[in-house]
Amino acid sequence: MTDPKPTHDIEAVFHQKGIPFTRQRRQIWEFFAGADRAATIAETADALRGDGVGQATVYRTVQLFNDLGLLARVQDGQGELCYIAPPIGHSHPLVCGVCRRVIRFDGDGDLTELEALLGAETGFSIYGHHLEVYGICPSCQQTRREGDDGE
Amino acid sequence: MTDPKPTHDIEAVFHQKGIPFTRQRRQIWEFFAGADRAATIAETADALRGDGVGQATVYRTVQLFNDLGLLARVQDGQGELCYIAPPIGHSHPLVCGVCRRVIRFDGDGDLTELEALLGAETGFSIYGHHLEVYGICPSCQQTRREGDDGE
DNA sequence: GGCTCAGTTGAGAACTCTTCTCAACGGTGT
DNA sequence: ACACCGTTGAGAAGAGTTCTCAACTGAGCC
Ligand SMILES: [Mn+2]
Ligand SMILES: [Mn+2]
Ligand SMILES: [Zn+2]
Ligand SMILES: [Zn+2]
Repeated sequence: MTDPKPTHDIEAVFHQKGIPFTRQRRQIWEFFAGADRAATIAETADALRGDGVGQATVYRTVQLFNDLGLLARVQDGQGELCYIAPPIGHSHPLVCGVCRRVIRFDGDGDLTELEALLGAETGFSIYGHHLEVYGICPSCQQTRREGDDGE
Repeated sequence: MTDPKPTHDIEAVFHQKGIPFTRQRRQIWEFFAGADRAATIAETADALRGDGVGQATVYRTVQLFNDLGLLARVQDGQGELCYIAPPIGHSHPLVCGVCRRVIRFDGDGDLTELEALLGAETGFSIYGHHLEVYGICPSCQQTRREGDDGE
């Protein structure tokens, strides 16, 4: 049930929309696709600074990807806004509150039913939801335990 | 099921923790408690500027309230970070994507079960979740329909 | 009430984050 | 290869957020 395959054929998406797929866009995409944890825009810009990707481009591109539905926003344990790669299909993130490692899962506790109920009770026309689950990943639990020398 | 009573006795909370409850803190609290929609920090600062509340204080206080669990963060339709008053007990927000009106509800599709499953599958130690449901409120649906003169 | 003191406040400066500008550049289709 | 048009990046500009520190104020106690 966890980690639905995260492989968008991004190049095809761009081509199909007639948007140029540049070297910078590829590099930014690879940064996210190759990461197993959420990153802020600033972190992304830092990581790619040496590789000939300007920060204005990183800001523009992350927003573009997000608008195209190729990236998803999540909040980390400190409320910082981060992005993660391909939430292909319907999925939600399980985020490590310490290191931001993300595991995607599909399936939620049948929110469709809840949404129908809410819509009926409130008159709102429901169009979506946002679910994030927070936890501490195994390796951060480990680290935490080791640091626990009677503190 | 919707709108669990939102009345924290905030003064008691402060007193009990030995933190001074100032005029400014009261005003900021009343701003949120009296609102039926989410507000950004900047909006809050603007609203209270005339009433002798400095913006530094608004930033500090919203963060303080949030840390004390007296306010909850939500994202609006544009991804802007907003805050809403007393999510007393366990509840989640239904947010209007247009005007940010918020209705709180308790009950989620039994995420406890989902969390147990996720914890078992991934080894994460789950400590919480964040659920927001998005919709268009009745009055914004109305407005939208009126503006729909063949556009 | 009045006293004391630690915690709070606010104007403005400083700092950080994000967007803009515009000339050079580089995908894309032919 | 060529031309076209969207993209890029350095630096500046603009927002948004935090900091500084002297003046102030809530809270506990006579
Ligand atoms: Mn879902
Ligand atoms: Mn819940
Ligand atoms: Zn971790
Ligand atoms: Zn609305």
